[in-house]
Amino acid sequence: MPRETNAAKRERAIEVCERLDRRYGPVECFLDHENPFRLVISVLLSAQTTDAQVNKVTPELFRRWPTPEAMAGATPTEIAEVIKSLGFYKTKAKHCVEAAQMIVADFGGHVPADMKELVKLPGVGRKTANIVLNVSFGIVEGIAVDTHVNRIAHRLKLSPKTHEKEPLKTEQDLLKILPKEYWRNVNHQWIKFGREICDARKPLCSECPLSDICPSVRC
DNA sequence: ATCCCGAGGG
DNA sequence: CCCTCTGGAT
Repeated sequence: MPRETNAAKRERAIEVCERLDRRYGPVECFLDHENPFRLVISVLLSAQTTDAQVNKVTPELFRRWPTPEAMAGATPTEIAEVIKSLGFYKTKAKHCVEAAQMIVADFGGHVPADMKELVKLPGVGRKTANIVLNVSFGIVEGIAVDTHVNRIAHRLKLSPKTHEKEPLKTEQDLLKILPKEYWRNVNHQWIKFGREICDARKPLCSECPLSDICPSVRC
């Protein structure tokens, strides 16, 4: 089998984006994004859990600590009690407090609209920063590659198998083959597709609108 | 058993 | 690359 050309990959990637865009249209953020601070905290909490689980705890979390200033004064222990139903709750509780403290101390109480500064916040990596930049500030300089986007990119063979466990490299692969106009919608539309059709354990290939162009289809 | 809108440290 | 952190849903 000759290796596929980048042009062929690009063509498939664009087709994926256009079909999913027609299917889902504009998709709103599933997490609390009332303001940038709440979005940072919500996305930080969403690691290895579902957005539904996050949405269960954030009302109480933001009722008790509504602002960076308030959360900067909380202890990790009291945050942990509120978010205990989420995975990694001890680490996340610490990150909430430390990120809030850094927002207050280093950024004047405002979440920075800048990739380099966002990833300085404890618990915030490129994936979270991409979401915040996109949703809160309308800045698109990357694609948030979470477990869904990663899985779909690899099933469609838009990223080499060697990058399957390295979402940062998967992101670079997608940025290379996809024209920038498509970046904005990838995360939310692909997540929706991933939950509805391209499920990790039981993909519904027989109902999939991409089955004719998917190298991994198993009808 | 496996996955869920990951990040940090080695 | 690896591992750890972690509970809930399926």
